[in-house]
Amino acid sequence: MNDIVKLGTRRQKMEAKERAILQAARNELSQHGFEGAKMSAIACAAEVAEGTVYLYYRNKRELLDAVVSEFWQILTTGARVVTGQHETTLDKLRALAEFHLKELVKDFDFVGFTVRTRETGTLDSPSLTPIRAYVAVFDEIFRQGQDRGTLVTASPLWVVRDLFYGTLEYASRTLHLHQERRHEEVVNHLIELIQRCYGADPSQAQVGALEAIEQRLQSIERQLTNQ
Amino acid sequence: MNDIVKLGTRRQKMEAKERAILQAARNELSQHGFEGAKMSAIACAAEVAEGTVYLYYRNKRELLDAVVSEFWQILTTGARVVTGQHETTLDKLRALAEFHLKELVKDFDFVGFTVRTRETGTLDSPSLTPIRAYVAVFDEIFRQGQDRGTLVTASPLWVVRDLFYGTLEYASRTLHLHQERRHEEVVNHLIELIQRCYGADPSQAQVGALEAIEQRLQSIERQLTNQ
DNA sequence: AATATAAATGAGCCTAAATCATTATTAATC
DNA sequence: GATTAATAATGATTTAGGCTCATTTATATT
Repeated sequence: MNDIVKLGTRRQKMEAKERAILQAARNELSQHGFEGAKMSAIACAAEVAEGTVYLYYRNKRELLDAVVSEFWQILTTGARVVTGQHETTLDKLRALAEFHLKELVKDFDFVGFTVRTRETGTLDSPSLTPIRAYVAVFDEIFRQGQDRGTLVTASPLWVVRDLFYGTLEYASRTLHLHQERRHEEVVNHLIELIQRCYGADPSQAQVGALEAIEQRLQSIERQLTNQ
Repeated sequence: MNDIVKLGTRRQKMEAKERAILQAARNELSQHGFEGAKMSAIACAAEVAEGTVYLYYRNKRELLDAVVSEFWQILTTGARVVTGQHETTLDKLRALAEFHLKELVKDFDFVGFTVRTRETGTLDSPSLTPIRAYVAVFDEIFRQGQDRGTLVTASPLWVVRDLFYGTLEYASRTLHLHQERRHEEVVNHLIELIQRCYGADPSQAQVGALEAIEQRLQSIERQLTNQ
């Protein structure tokens, strides 16, 4: 047998096993929560011995952190795809907001776990990285909007992003609890607000309108004076 | 001995013991987190036997839920006091926002526990009640603003409140992580935004003024043309 | 003082995470 | 293909901490 093939199959087997464990952990986690998730059940579902799990993940926390990380990574990819399908900053923001609410209400459990992860995490804790990557998608759009001149704000970018992201995160919770409430209301409201407060056009338009009026007034005054 | 005095002292002793346990649990929780908190350590700190704790609280979760509930109750009282010191809706909102950020950045750990509590909680879970009571303070102010005509919005009230509260909650997290960031920026930005988007006066006045001016201009222009 | 009732205790039980000596599998060498 | 080395997997065992309950202690009543 070829060395590479041999190594390949071996590595492949291990990778398949790791994926199985991760998948089993994901199911167990979303079904039973953090405390309720049992390592034995995960091992059983992944069809490995309990000790085997510990060859792939140091302990329960690390395994469940990996599950949460994977969740945010998938979310980040999805967010990139969705925003890539739009041109203007506002369209991108709207698409991102809709995507965020849809996904987080669906897989709501993971939001809680994330916050719990944060709980113990410090500024540079590795478990925060995937969430950072997700929030970075928001940042990029805001920055792009600023560069293009679509968005104008006196406040630092993080303040605006915190408003946008924080609103969505909390809304995903209330939407999860009150299932009669509609996503669209949140998204429409938020986008309109962004447009009104940071959109370059409206205020410009007002300023422009005022200037136009000033011109017309002066013209009229001149006419009147000449008479 | 008097019956009442006897009963009183007995009840008082028990109440003191319960307070000691709750206080010990609070310390343990904020020092070691949810998983890290040990019932034995709590019992030890409260100077009771481990079994005694279970006479006052059914289990670990219930005890730590009680700690979190107490935290939100204290927060609610504080919020009421602070907002009571102001007259206008915007002043109340500003004071509330400042209070919220200050308190939650200080006792940050409890936010995480709260979300965890939510995690398992359903719509009517009793552990949600104290947080509801806190959020109700926000609602009241918004409603009052609407009644007074200070705030105007086409969206349902909960959408606006979710924006305000969600922004603050998320901001308290990022402020906790990035300690160089300043509360004031968040509060100023948020209040200005509320004022701009929901404040009855400015936008209405501007739009109204522009329309009025347009009318007068057209009238004058017609007169001039007719001449 | 005797008795009844309520509160407190902590040794021991039980579940579930984590370990590690042993076994099985794969790769390398002759 | 047999032998050896290295790596992966196993599951019985250890460990830790939440929780229970038979027993003891404290308080109230008669």
